[in-house]
Amino acid sequence: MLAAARTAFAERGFDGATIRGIATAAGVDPALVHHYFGSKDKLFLAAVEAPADPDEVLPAVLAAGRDELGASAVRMLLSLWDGPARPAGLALIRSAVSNEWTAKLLREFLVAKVVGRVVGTLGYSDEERDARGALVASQLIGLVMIRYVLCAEPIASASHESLIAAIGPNVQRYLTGELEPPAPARPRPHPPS
Amino acid sequence: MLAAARTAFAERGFDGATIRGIATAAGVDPALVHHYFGSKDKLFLAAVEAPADPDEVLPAVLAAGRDELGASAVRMLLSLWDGPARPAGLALIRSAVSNEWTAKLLREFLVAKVVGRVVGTLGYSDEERDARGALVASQLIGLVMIRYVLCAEPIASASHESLIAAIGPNVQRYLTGELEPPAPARPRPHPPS
DNA sequence: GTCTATACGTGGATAGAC
DNA sequence: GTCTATCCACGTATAGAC
Repeated sequence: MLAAARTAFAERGFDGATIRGIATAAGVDPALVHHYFGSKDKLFLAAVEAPADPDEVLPAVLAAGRDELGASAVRMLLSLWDGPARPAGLALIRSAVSNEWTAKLLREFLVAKVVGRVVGTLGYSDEERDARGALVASQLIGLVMIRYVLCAEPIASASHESLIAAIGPNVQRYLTGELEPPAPARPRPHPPS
Repeated sequence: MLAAARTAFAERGFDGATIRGIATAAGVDPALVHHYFGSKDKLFLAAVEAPADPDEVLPAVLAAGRDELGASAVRMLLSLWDGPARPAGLALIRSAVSNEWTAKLLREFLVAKVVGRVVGTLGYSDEERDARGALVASQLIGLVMIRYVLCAEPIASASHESLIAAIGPNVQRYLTGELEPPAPARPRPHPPS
């Protein structure tokens, strides 16, 4: 049941998936879905929140040394997305793009619970942590978009090792490289005085 | 009319936008839309193909020296997306995520007409050109996702200069840096013989 | 508890009056 | 040419029989 919902949300996004379709895919009656979950929103939350617990995988990422964090993050992302977490991840992304409240869900999950926590171990100021975290997120989401959403070659079929070797160093630069703080706001054109 | 369609597709994606909504936003009758464009598909094509001519902007990107190509690409992307091309871009992305034929549209437009042509000037083999192009695309799409779709701070409000400084070098590495060719296929586990 | 029937809204698309 | 009226399919959600 939840598996069918996850699959449907992953393939068509929140707005595109239908309760009727999910119910028939699961071999049950559409009315049962409402009986169990109450609404489409709650069904989505139940389908997506189950397999997305960062506490289970973050320690493995952080176990890498400071200079291997980038490669470690890419490796974890690939092993999750090429494992059982892909439907939930696709459901989140496909839904977030056209639906405001799922976008908020993804944004907060991603920034606060995942990337922020990884960058948070590096001892930066809050501003720099958020800036570096957003840069890391941009590369990782881009990888997900190309490999799993748009399915553009050769990245869609590339091996984990080759992607880690190609992308890991770039993520590493965002994490620990020297870079001017990506100004949170416009570099004030003319200071107050 | 086309502007209203672009805006609607940009905000809600292909599936989410409605002909009725576009028509009322444009102050015309819904039936007129069908009369002029024939179908929703053709309306979408007309709305996004207009302002998406790569031939107009690519020369400016390529005018940069080989070592400034990364920064130049990021600069052009930002100036397009913070300019009049944003609605068309958002319409393409929002639609491509949940709609197969628009996904194909975006994939081919992006890989063949944009990134591929930039990397194509660098004199790599076809395989390496495609691999580097896909890596570049992953970073650029990720930037678009974070800044314009998810609107995550601080990237959403960051200045062009700071983003070019932060992301340009990473794109540059994908373009001209030393990296093993991201293997187009799985590194053959056991060759034919 | 499970499902049939249905209310109620909203799509895209079309026919035909003016 | 423009728009009213309408067809038909499909969405969420609910009421109520069994």
